[in-house]
Amino acid sequence: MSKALPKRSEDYSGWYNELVKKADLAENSAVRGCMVIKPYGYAIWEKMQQTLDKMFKETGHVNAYFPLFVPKSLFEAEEQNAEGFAKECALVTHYRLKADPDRKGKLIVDPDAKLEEELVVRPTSEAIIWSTYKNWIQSYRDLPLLINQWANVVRWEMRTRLFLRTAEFLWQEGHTAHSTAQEAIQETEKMLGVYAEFAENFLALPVIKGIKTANERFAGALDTYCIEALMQDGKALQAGTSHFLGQNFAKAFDVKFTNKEGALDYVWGTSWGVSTRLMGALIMAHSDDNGLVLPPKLAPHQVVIIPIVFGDDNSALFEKCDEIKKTLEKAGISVKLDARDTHKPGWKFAEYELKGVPVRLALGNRDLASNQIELARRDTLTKEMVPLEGLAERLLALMDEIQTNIYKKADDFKTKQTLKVDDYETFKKTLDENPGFILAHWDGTPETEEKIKNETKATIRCIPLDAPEENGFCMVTGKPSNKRVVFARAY
RNA sequence: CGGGGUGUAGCGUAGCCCGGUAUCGCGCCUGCUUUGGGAGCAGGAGGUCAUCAGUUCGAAUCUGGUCACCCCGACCA
Repeated sequence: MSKALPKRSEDYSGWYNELVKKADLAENSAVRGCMVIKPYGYAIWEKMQQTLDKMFKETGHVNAYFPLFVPKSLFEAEEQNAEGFAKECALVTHYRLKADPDRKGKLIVDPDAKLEEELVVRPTSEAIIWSTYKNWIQSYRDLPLLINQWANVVRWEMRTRLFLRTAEFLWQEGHTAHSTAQEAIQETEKMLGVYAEFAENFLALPVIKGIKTANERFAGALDTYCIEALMQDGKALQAGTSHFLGQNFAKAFDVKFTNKEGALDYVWGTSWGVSTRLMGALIMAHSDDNGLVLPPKLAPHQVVIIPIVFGDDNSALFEKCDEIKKTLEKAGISVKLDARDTHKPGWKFAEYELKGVPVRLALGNRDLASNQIELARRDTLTKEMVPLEGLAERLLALMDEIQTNIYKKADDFKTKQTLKVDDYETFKKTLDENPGFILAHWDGTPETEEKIKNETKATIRCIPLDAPEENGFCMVTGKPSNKRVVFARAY
């Protein structure tokens, strides 16, 4: 069987596409631009969901669910938001089909079933949610309102790629309402912090926290905060956003409350989200030419046990494998035992490597006698014989070690590929020859940003929150600047 | 939506220029031998050649239309 992937160094996007399919994460569907997320891929997404959901609840949020459809009149209420998404909206215009009188067995849209008002399939839910919040909020006592929803959204993208950009994708969107601007800003920053923590501790992905420039801001927000990650090909990927909406949506949907002083005011809002795009980030950040490399905290199976059968009587071997599985599970490790006799060990080794299982254990009859087992690490591709005794403790420690090692590898790469550049020629050359995050001075104008984007395809990923004050000059216009911003070509 | 390309078995392909009912590999099924890094041998199943029309005794092949997908732009999490 030929399951060899293209090499990252030769064809990065080919490598990515093949990896997603061959590792059984997702595939293209019969619907243009929409993917089928397969069980193994979905299991990883479920781990992400569970972890994030817990973090949201620990920070005081609750889940709810709002409709998939947004009446057009509600959708257009917040002008900037509507305009920003208008070009990529799917619409429901009819509610019935009927038999085609001219072609047997075919259906046509029933022209008599045209909706009075078109329904927009949500590209994001601010409109439907804020129209609902109007009824829920009257007093400062009703605030803050801290709600999250897990949902699918549709954005009719021109060009799509599995996980990175699909016409339909899964995400969570938090929508909160507050009585003061300050509290809403705190919420925005708090959730950005949650995302950064999740990315670093679970995805093993170091990120830069920052604020978007006006050009890159979410349509309808006053400020967009983001976390930006660096992929192995030197391109940036926006891994999460958190928006301070000010009173824009409150005004658009007339959401007012009476404050402690008895005065009527508009409420302050935030929204924040991460999507199945994180799957793309996870894949591109860590995987290698042999396949997926999963951090133990998100791997559906942390350990796979492969019995090496030989001869006729392997009952003792299978029993031992079962026993090991139970012991490890008792210690809180997720284990898959692959005792199928339809595939050879070598096939299984390659298969689980492709699927990124962090640790592989191989046990044969000759190991039974010596009370040892072969342990192979996916992240380092190293093998060693270890005693069966104390295996669970060893593996628990090893899970942490692997998680840390994967993070460190990504962090070292990010550090190495984050370069300070002071002149535009070097900037262009760096983008082509040694891509990564580029820290450069910028005069703060949308015009210069646009010019750079048009000439180099690089955008300002963010103005980092922790950027130190530093006097310099814009690399394009020579105008003064007081901090460096992060440039990169991005997904 | 502009420019380019491709549709042949579950997947990847040859054949097309120069018309005669389709090649090879992987996968799948059966049997035997195998099993510590993607097994070997033997046998087998699987195709309206994207689709519609035209030319022709005869079309995967030539002509025209349609559809889908891919790549490069513009758009975007």
